[in-house]
Amino acid sequence: MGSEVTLKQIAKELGLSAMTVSRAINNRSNVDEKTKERILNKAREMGYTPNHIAKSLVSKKSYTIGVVVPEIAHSFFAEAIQGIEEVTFEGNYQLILTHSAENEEREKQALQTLKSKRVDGILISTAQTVEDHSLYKRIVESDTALVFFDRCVEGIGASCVSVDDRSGAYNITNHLIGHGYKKIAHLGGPLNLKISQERLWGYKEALNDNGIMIDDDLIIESGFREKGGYNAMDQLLTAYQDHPPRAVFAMNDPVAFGAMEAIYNHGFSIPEDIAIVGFSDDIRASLMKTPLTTVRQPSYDLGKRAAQKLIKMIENEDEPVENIDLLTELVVRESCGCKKQ
Amino acid sequence: MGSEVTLKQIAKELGLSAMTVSRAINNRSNVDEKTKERILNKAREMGYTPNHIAKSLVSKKSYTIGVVVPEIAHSFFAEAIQGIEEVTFEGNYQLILTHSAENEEREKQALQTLKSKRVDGILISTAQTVEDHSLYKRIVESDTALVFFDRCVEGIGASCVSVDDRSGAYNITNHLIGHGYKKIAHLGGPLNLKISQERLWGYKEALNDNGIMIDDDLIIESGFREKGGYNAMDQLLTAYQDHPPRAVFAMNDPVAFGAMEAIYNHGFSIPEDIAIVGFSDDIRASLMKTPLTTVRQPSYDLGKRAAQKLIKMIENEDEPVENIDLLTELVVRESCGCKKQ
DNA sequence: TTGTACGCGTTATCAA
DNA sequence: TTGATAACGCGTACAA
Repeated sequence: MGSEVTLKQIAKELGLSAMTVSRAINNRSNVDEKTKERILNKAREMGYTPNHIAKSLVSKKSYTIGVVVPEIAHSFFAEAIQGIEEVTFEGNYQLILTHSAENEEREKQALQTLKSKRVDGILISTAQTVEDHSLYKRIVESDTALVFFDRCVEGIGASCVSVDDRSGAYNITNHLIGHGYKKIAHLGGPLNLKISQERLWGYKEALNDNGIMIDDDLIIESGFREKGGYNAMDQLLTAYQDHPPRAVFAMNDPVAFGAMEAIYNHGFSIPEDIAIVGFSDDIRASLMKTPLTTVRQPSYDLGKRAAQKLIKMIENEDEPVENIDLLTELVVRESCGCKKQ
Repeated sequence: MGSEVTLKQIAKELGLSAMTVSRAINNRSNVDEKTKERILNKAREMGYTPNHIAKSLVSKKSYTIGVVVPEIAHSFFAEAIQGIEEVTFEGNYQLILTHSAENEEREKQALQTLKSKRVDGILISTAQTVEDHSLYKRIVESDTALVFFDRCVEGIGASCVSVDDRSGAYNITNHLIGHGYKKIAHLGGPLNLKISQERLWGYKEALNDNGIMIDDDLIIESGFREKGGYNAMDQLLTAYQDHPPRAVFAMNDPVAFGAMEAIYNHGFSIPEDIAIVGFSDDIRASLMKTPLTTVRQPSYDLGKRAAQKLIKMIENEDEPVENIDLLTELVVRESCGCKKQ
């Protein structure tokens, strides 16, 4: 930081009081036009930059919001962050970025630091491992606005902006069924996470609504990554050697990529033998040998919406708590064998 | 921000002075053990969180660093940011993230805001269009540490952490030459940026060292994006209709992607008619119809190194200005037609 | 060991 | 229209 020009210094140079200088610089009405001009010129000449820290101390407002994400470099979060930055920039807020690395302890520390910095509000997508929600509660009860996005914690009175995982899963499963597939497997994530539950639910509902029996043996836990997808699919194809599933709904694109690999290795082709679809519209999805049908999540918009909601909560006392679910979009490519020609 | 507990309030509750409470909380030696314990208990009970804003005002140190990037969601920058966050977290600094959207005016505004927030230092990767370096100079001359990363501005006395663009460009051009190509075009970035200069230099040096004449007509400015790559390549192929270059070195992968499109549109095949290589190892590079030979940049490490350098400059008066170049790695794929079988 | 006075840069308030 | 004073929350320097 070091020694910057202050209002007082400008005042001294001009033989005025700091207060008058302050008024001129903040463009208040009650300053003589000529004095104002003198002040502004001198300020420019001296290279004055207002000190937000001092302002914050007196105004009790930092125009800063804190963001906590599990991973910055995941394209989904990177895009959401860009959306957030877009909105905060518009609203003249700054953004303090922290990342939890999916680690509860680190997340706590980040939140604590954000409180110390007296951020006006916090946007958070929780780490996978977090079990203790008391800190979130304390924040909600304090004066700091809190909005969850993507990975939300329910029942503590905070707003939540996320994608509608269930309807996305429902739609894509339904799409598979609509093209005549009946034996449809699901590669899913760990069930303690809402996101996994919701996608599984959507899958099951679609089967149900179409009168297809749910076969639990066709539901395999794969985690979130390629390797897990490969293993789960490999296991499935080994178990169902002679009568493999006709289609697969993977809980996300990386899992689908891994599963595709396993399908090829078992000598099947996509989509002729086995159709497969994913979720998230990873940047690689369209570039696969057989481009992947998937569900696009509005990551950028999600960030924007979350930031907008947060700023509203900051600036408006009685902005209501609400859950905002953004709709997903089905992206049909070749891997499901149901593309219109 | 709102009304948080203060030292004074704790002091009042306990019948002590604010100063004693301050000492206890900052774990100074000169406090009675018992008093200290009483204070710490009371502080916990009242939910005290130190006010960094007030601390900063008196200490003239914000423990905050500002980051300015052209795009957050570009995987290269997202990874670099993650590296930066890793280091700042370790060093107990927070990170204010801004993005310029490649826009000079917006970058200026971001820098101005960062100054107002009295950040201890700034990490910046400049926007493409920036021509006026006076603001950078003013920052360097002020007390705010400044470190450029990836896209640097030279000659203003700021440190720069980047990949060794020249050797990377040299190596990949050399690789092309080693496979018999002689007529090699270059699609380059704006020459006011070091990154563009260096890659051009590496290209020229490789030609020189192999006794190939440099043909300035084969060097076209393309900018940093797909569209610019498409246009530049299109222009080149139109000009050299009957005798197109045998190979192309694009200054980065997106430019290469655009150029590939143009090559196809002109009816040429890759690499049989025209070989092409890029720079940066974008996540899509390996997934193109013809996978792209490119240069891998250590983005995460680059962020870390830049942040480390910045923190050193902040904490150590006479930390020298230096250029740090990280080595790149050649990634050979099909698009250069020189893959070992 | 504990307390008092003062200052960090700014603004609100009241007085001139 | 302008200025003096106090306050925001904390830490330094000194005194008790």
